[in-house]
Parts: sequence; C-alpha cells; structure tokens
Amino acid sequence: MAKLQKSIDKKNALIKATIELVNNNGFHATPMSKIAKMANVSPATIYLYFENKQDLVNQTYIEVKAAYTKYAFATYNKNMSIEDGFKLIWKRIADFKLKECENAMFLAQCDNTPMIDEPSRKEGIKHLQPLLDLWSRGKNEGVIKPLSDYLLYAYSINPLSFLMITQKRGDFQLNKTHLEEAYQSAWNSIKVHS
Amino acid sequence: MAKLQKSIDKKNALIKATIELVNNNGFHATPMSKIAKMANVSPATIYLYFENKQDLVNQTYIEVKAAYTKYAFATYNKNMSIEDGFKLIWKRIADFKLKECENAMFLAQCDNTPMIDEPSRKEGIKHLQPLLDLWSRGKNEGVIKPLSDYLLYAYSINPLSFLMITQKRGDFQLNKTHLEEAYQSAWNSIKVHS
DNA sequence: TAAAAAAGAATGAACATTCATTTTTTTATA
DNA sequence: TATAAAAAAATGAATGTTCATTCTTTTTTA
Repeated sequence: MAKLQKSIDKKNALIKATIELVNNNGFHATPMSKIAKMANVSPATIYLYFENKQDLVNQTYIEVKAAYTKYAFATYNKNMSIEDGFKLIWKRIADFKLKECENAMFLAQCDNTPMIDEPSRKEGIKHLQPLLDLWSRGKNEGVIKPLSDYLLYAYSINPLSFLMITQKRGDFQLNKTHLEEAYQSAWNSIKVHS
Repeated sequence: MAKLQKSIDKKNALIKATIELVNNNGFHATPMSKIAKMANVSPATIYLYFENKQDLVNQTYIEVKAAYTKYAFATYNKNMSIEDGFKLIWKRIADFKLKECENAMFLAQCDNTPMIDEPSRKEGIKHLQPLLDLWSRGKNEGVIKPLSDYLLYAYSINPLSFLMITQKRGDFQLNKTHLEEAYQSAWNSIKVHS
C-alpha cells in the first residue's frame, strides 16, 4: 500500500476511535492511551499526526463537520427552486443525522460544550454556507420569511438534533411518517404563507 | 446564622461554582480544587456535602433542572385553556433560558454529553410532567396535534435552546419581536389547524 | 468540654506527553 | 534486481504533572 494511503488510514482510525470514545465517555474520560489502543497504534504515534489532544479533537470536529455538510449538499444545485432545494437539503440532513448517528452525536456534543476551541468552531460554521445562500435567495424572492438565519435554523434544522439524540438514546423511534411530518413543520415555519 | 442555613449556603456556593466552571471549561477541565476555591471552601469540605465529583455534578444537574421547571410552571394552573397554558409555559421557559442563561447553558451541556449519569438524567426528565400533561389534554380535546411528546418538544421547545446558545455566544441578539415570532412558530407547529 | 465541621497537606493513581530504541520503508549502489 | 545504508515511522516505557480523594490536625459549635 502507498505510504500516503497508509498515513491517511491511520489518521482515520484515530479519528474514528476518538468519535466513538468521546461519544460514550465524554472528552474528559477518554485518555489518549485508549484512543491509541482502539486505533491499534501506540500512544506516541498519535503525536506524529496531531499536535496534542486538543488538536486531535479539533481536527476530528472539522473532519466530521465537513463530511456532514458534504453529504447534506451533495445532490443540491443552485438552479433548484427554493422549496425543492430546501426540501432536498433538509432531508439529506435528516438522513445524515439518523444514519450517521455516531457522527451526528459527536457534533452535538462539540456544539454544546467548550470541548472545541473557538477557531475550530468558527471554521466548522463556514461549511453551512450553501444553506445560508439558499435562504438569502429565498428571502429576496419573498418565499422565505425575512428572518435572521439563526431563527430559520432554530425553527427548521435544529429540531432534528433533538430527535436524533432521543432516537439514539432509544427514547423514541422515528419512522418515515414522523420525518415527513417534521419536514412539513420545518418548511411551514420558514416559508412565507400566501 | 443557624447551622442548617450555613450548610445550605455552602452547598449552594459549591453548586454555583460548579455551574460557572463547568460552563466555561467543561467537566473535564474543572478540578475539585478550583470549585473549592471559587466557593471559598477547602477541597476536603466538598466531600462533606457530596460523595464525589460525579455526585456533585449529578446533584447540580437535578437542582438546576428543578429550578428551571419550577420557574416554567410557577404561574401555570390546570384550569387554563390549552392555548393559554402553552403560551404561558413557553414564555416562562424562554424567559428562564434567556435570563438564567448560565443555568440554561449548564443544562444544555449536561443534556448533550455523558457528563451526567443515566439515573440523574431520568430523574431530571420527570420534572417536565406538567407540560406533558398539558399536551395530553390538548390531544384529547383535539387542539394539539396527535404526535409523540418528543416531536412536540422538538418543534416547540427545543428551538429555544439553540437560540439561547447563539445568544450567549454573542452570535445573535434576540429581541421581543423575535421572541413573539418564535412563539407563534412554536404554537403553529403543534396546534391543530382548523 | 465533647462533638461536629472544616481545613490544609499528603497520597496515590491516572494521564498527556516525551524519550530512547526498534522496525519499516526508501534510496542509492553494484 | 539484490543489498546495504540512511531516513522515516512507529513503538513501549519513562517522566512529570495534575488531580480526586483521604488523613490528620485545627477550629467552630453546642
């Protein structure tokens, strides 16, 4: 196997281990030694790929955030109508949060704690730009309510995070009907009613 | 001062310090020694009031959750109409999350991490019962959509958590109009449209 | 003056990070 | 192509620090 590929594999194994262990135990209760063990690597090796523990978790966050938004926007293009575009993105986000639950849980934990440093958090936010652009276009066309992006996000996207967590905890089992319902609620909250 | 009162004061000081330090640094980065210092107490004294660090954070969680729901339901009574009752509770929750931001941040962090142990989390959920009862009544009367409580919560209450966090981070400044708007969005998402 | 509460210092374990070696890979040479 | 020297990557063990918790002594309260 090529040298580069092997490096990438090792880095990915470390990132994967970090996600799983931090999800289950929290940042404070996952020692580097355990991350190393789960990735089949010596603790010292981690420091060939990452500066320190903080850097490891920052990079993991950015990596996962990038994968998340890549998935969310994969089939979207700017020529779609506002409604179609939003529906597509919303459903892809829902998909990701439910299928790639481990990753989504990790993001939720990062977004609600001081685990990640501020620059990395800022970096992560940038990835959401296409959705903000869609909203901006929608507002101009009078299709989307003229509200702050934060409000639009709170009404339409954020509820998915809560559902994902309850789902993961086994409190509640989401099905297709729920999801369709949730989408309608989201769209209804942000669209201009004619 | 009476002995009992003094004990309570000390315990409260410890809880307050825990909230502030955990909010700013996360559970993993707040040593008992710092909590003790902030509460003007010896580290050893913490162990007169709490079994260990986990117990301290569990109790803090339950305490804050209780204060939160006490505030939320303070002026509510079961004879109100569904709509009035919901409006009242929603607005009190919003109030709490924005005014008692430190406390709300702490709850958000607990609810999105494995910081708290499962029994304490379960204990915390119980406090929300009056809202669930209101919804149950509303569903019976055909005023509230016949959806799982988790969905109702996701649509109507959860967006407030996100807004509180962006507010706290200084990303976005909520005003009265936003709040009224947000309430309408919440009610619209859960009420039966006639 | 006895009991309870609190304190500060001590203890020992856990952990992030580094160090000295070893193993693997690459490069240069025949 | 085969071999050996050099470089790079990886390792396990060591280091020094931090921290939760406990122990012994002192202070406060009854």
